[in-house]
Amino acid sequence: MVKLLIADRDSKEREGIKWLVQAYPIPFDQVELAGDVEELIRIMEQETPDVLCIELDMVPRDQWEEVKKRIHFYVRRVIGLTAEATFERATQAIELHAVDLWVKPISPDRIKRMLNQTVKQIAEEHSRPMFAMPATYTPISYQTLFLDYQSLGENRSLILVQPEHTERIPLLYQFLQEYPFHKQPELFPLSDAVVCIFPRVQPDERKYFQQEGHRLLNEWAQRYDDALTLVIHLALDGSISLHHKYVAAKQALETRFFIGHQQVIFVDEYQEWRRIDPFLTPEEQREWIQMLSDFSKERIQSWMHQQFSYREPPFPEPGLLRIRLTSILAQLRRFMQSHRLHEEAMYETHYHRVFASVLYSPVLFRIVQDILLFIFDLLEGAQERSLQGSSDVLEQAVQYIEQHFARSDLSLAQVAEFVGRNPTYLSHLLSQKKGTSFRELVAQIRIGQACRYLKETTWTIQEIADRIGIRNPNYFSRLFKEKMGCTPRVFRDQKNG
DNA sequence: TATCTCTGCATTTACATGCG
DNA sequence: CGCATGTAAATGCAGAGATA
Repeated sequence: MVKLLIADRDSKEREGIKWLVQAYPIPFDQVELAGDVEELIRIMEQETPDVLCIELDMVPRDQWEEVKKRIHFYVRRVIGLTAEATFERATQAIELHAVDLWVKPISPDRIKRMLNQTVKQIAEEHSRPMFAMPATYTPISYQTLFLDYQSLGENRSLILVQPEHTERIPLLYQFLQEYPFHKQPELFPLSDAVVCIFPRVQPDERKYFQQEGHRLLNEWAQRYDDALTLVIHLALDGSISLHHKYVAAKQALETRFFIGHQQVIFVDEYQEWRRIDPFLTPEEQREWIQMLSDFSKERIQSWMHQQFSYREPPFPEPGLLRIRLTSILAQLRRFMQSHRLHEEAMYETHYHRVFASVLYSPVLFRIVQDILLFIFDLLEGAQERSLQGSSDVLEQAVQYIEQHFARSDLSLAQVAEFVGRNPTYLSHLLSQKKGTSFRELVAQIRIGQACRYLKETTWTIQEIADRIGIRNPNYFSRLFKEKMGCTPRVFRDQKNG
């Protein structure tokens, strides 16, 4: 199936060549005609003609680059046509890699000869195996990709191409099959990516793939309005097996978590992950409680951006980072509960959506964005609720206590004032609804925090007493023993011993 | 020996509770 | 929701034991 497209503004000229092709035995299976640039582009995209005869004068200067790019992409052979035998036209023909330039009026003989020759060449290309490899290469297959066969991947570069949406793999595969690489790769479609294996390029391999990679990204983005990520493993060291290249590429692909889609990643520039402590420290937890109860969008936003913008490798391990993000979600969950937002389906669904994003989204800044939007949503919802006066007094009180337990002068009166109730009434509520008195509650929270300090710090018992809001260290010891069954010292020794 | 930790006891004060 | 009142918590001081 060989297709010809004739693009000429003059309809007589178009019809004339078409007639010639059909009247003489020039073996085109299909002949299309285009009268202007729009039509030319549309037919190229739909039909991907093998041969294009194009009147160079029809393309306006400002569209030339655009048209040229598409011709390179869709068409295998170009023949230029022009009424004016100028230097500019000749240059254009060269830019298109035209096999011939016809100056009007054109002799039918030349047309026949040139078209015949071109069709013959194309037929030969077709009859050869699609990706003919030099005989020196050992045939490669899925086995060499997935199993560690020695010496099979030598001299080959590997590109792992992953689209943003995996359902586009078949489309991507087809795209890559038709894509005009300078050197044709062998293609291995996988469930979430396509692996391209290239013969070795010399001398400047990195630069070559850099250019080829960006060209590929742009073409795909332009055609399908979608982003790809490319991971390139250069041939470089001939001792690395194809399998290892593939595994390394998969690992380097994770870098996308930090730098986003539409990127070309070189495996040899990839660095090991940095280990981080994924959990929020008690101070950070308190900071979150504070920011949320202050409804401070600005502080939350800058906290998130400061915490989660990584520009330079080494990047922290994505898995640990996800855990850290879920710790933040836990704070949000509490906030939802204390403002009764979890009772509303809307917030509940949103919460689960964000949770899924934290677990599975391939790009960090999207997760951060999702979380921030969710927080803003929650803050607005909570504000609305508190205006309606429906937020839970008790939860508010508990939160207030959790934030201020470190102050030794924390009193029932302060908390009552904060939630806008009479101290006596609040005391009532606490013992009725929570089954515990104000003093008891504060003590629980303080001792809980003390346990953490005893385990995690080397602070003296006096200092800890002070930090949890108990001025008298003697009393702290006694209280601790009463609640925990042993004195603070013994507790610390047991945990650290 | 100085410092830290824990216990006992007296005193003050903040809280829990019953009732209007 | 708030007042009055008995009660329990918190404090301060003294001193003993543990630890470096």
